[in-house]
Amino acid sequence: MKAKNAPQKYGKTKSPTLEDVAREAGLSPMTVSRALNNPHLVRATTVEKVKKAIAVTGYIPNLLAGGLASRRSKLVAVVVPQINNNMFVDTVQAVSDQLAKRGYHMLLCVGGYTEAQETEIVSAILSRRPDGIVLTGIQHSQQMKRIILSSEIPVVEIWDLTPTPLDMLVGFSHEKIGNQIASYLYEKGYRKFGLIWTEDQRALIRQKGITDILAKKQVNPVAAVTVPLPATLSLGREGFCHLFDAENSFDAMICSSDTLAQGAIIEANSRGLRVPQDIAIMGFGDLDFARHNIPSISTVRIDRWRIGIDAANMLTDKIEGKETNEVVTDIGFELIEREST
Amino acid sequence: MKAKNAPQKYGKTKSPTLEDVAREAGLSPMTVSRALNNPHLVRATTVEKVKKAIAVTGYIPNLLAGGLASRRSKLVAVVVPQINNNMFVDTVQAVSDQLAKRGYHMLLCVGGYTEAQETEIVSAILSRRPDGIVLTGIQHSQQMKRIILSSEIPVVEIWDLTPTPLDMLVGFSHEKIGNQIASYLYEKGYRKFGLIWTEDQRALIRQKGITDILAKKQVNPVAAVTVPLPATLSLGREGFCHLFDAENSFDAMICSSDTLAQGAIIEANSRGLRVPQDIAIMGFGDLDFARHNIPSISTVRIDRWRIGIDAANMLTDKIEGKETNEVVTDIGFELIEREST
DNA sequence: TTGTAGGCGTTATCAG
DNA sequence: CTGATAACGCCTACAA
Repeated sequence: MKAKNAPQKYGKTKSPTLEDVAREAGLSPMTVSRALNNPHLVRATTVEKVKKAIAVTGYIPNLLAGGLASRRSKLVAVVVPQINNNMFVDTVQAVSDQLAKRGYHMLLCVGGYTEAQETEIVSAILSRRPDGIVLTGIQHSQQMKRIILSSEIPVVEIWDLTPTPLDMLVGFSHEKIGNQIASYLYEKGYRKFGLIWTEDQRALIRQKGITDILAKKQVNPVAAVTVPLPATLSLGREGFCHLFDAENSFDAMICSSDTLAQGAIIEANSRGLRVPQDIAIMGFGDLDFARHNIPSISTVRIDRWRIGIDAANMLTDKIEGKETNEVVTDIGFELIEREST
Repeated sequence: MKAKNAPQKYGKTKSPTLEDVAREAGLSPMTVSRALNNPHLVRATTVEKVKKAIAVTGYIPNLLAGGLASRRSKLVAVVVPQINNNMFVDTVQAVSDQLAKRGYHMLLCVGGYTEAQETEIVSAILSRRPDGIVLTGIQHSQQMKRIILSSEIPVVEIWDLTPTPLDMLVGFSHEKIGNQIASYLYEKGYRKFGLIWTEDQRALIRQKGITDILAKKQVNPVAAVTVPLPATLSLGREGFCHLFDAENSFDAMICSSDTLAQGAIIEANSRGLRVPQDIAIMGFGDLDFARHNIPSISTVRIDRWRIGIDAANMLTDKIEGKETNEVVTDIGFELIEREST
């Protein structure tokens, strides 16, 4: 089949286009396009004809073509360091849900924790001409900032706080969280602290928030052990061992996530230590198991879902030209006292 | 600024195009395109010129235009029922990672558990002309099957097994898992079973696998309580209460996920029941905490990561025309005996 | 190895 | 309310 007079030059079976629908409906392609995107500009009976023709032809719009012509892709890119990390998953799902409601799709890019990786990913993303971008964190390379700003695409940074975002932001203060954790535990009478900590940027800021306060109180030096990402229960156990085997005078362990805390508690129990009588253990995130664990885990609650909803809404509002003045949203946090401290 | 003689008719600041790069490099747009996509067809010095011109102009390719012209979007769509469900997250991340390595992006669609929703989502997806699609599960509406097959896009179904997939498949047998769980617990001497179960399709097949075997063994009727999705620790506790308050003669509780099992264990403990001496509890998934929980949780391990890797590879292989004969991959499972049974 | 012509499927614009 | 025309930015096909 050399197909001398085939209608299409390359590609295989062509799927029906607007033109096919138009022919079927006895209208022009432009009218069909309107019936689809701005039905209120088209007579009701015409819209009906179009619907019928679409059913007959099995037409599926081509958003590549549509996006090229209209310069709107109805696509929002989301960059997160990881998703098999209970912290981010809820936010991502919330973004996805909310975007869907607004008629957008989510391009999800899992992007390592390094600036270099992020820059590369953002370039790749921009080649799809998304209408908006959600970035996790506020730490970006200069190059990336330049690229993203010159693209003039709305951006929301999430999960952190700064008075000077790239564009918009919805997050919370890791430093304040650190401060509050330290003050709380100090008030409760704990004096010898160990930290089981992951390495990501934001966790390090919380750590600084803690040590700053404790330094002021002039408590004993704070010992810290670093564990790799993603945080797991096993790493919590290991971290506990590492600290405790070197020095067993701790009266409180602070963990950079509930998962690590749960692991630390298990390890403490298995060593015959009572939590919190012999040693207090604190987490972060208020994941579902924190309140059910025995003992229940003191932690810090973040409204992960709301971050996603707000981010999606801020973005779509801006994309659609609705002027908003709230550029930075601090959703705050809540320290939750439970049995483990 | 009415811009009588503006070069572009609409839109704002235009980002540089292939033509701008070509002008800068003193070449034709086509040569620049080749230098980008098939450098081996272009003289090395020319490629250099192009690179320089790209740096100067700050050019970022437009994949909408490229995809429209070439009929290849370098985009793979993934449909999962939920992601804030520990089961799927690892698989999704694996797909994303592997696709990235192969030069593809992931369009992630979170798609409810119902057939109707899935059909709608798939239509929306197709309008982006993805090069491939990953679908969770094998249960699809007739309409959707028709749409997807006529689109002629490679598809991989995951997390389930059937001899007759839409196209390709990588998963495992939920029925066999059910069978094996039942046989295992029966051999261990348990006779009075309670099920704490979520409602999704695949879990129901596992349930059937269990009850089929137990029916053959003529054990007592199996009581089951249904909990909504997503499974949480709290629901595990509630489920346990529901069953146990109605009837306290159970010697084994089987849960449709480790999370529910963990909740059930907590509730059992809080009622002064010893696990497994007074009651055995079994989970599914082998999530990280299962082996660390006290008591550690007997469960079924699935290689969630591998499902993602394989799915991504099968898809990209087919997209790129590499002939493969493995259309259905059964990655199997492993029943893991721990303290809780 | 490079360039020219034309089309991919849709929408903005403006005229009827 | 509807239609004709010209982009949108890139790539296939073919020619040089």
